[in-house]
Amino acid sequence: MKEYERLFTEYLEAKGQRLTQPRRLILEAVFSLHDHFDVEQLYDRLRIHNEEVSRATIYRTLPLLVESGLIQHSLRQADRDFYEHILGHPQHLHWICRKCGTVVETSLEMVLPHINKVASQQRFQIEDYQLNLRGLCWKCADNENENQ
Amino acid sequence: MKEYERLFTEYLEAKGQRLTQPRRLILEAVFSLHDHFDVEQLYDRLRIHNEEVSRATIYRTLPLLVESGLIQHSLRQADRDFYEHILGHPQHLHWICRKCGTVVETSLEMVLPHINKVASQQRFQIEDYQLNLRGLCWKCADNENENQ
DNA sequence: TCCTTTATTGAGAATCAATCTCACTTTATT
DNA sequence: AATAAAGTGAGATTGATTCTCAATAAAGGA
Repeated sequence: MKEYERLFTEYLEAKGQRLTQPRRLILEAVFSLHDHFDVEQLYDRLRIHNEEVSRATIYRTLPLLVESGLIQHSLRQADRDFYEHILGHPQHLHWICRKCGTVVETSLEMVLPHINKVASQQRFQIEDYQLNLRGLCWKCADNENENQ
Repeated sequence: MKEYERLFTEYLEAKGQRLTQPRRLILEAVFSLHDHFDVEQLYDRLRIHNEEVSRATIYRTLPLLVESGLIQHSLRQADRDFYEHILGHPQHLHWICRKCGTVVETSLEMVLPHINKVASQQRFQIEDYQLNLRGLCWKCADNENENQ
């Protein structure tokens, strides 16, 4: 059994809940996507593989995955919530271009110790890291200057 | 004339736009609030002072203030966008409790040099800093443990 | 001051992601 | 198999945000 399956099962059982077929399909899809995803992308992914699950169930399952620590809600773009799985993935900064929508990730290594220190000072239990810098990537910045 | 008024006027004029009465009222209200605010809070604030401006105008003006660099869209909470004015306010981290909704700010001083270095390396023009840590504050964490 | 042009506003309609409802279906247990 | 509890799907609902469009305000010239 894959680790994320074991962890999710444990999380659910601790709450008296079950790892059902739809939840298993969602879990697998989430870990098959190696990038940020939103509900629509997840829904499409499942449909393509003939594993249709209703949107309602996806919307209900994502918070469970967040609470279990397997994924996090890491950014919001174009009026949608985006998630990513975090099991074994180091935290990172997101650089989001407001024009072309590209999301670049960079390491958080240099910054994490400071954040963790502040967290423990105020006894804050971090669940999601939403460390996003929004602005213009160099390509779009160059284009803006050209068109002036 | 206050500096933010001068800056906003300059920004608007450069785009062939005008500092109208509703925009001036919104600008003043934004700088009278010394905390994060959303559209509803701004709207209420204006009404209380008998300076009613339509929600539509508020929604249209906020992006102008963001683009002019006077405010930033710094967090999203309870399905609402929150802004804060940044003129003269150093950037900071937000610690958001998912349970009680409290938002604590801490200094970014230790982290900003790293972020700026990465930004210049990839020639990314930062417009908004959305550096948010979500989780449980110590009070809510204690409560959760009690109720188990 | 009046006129013309262009930007702006307000009110309400429209949009759309996310949530909720509820009858039906699974799952686990006896 | 029977029962009880958890879970699901379809569609309705919600609510923040955006859009539309007729009416209004601002700026500059005559």
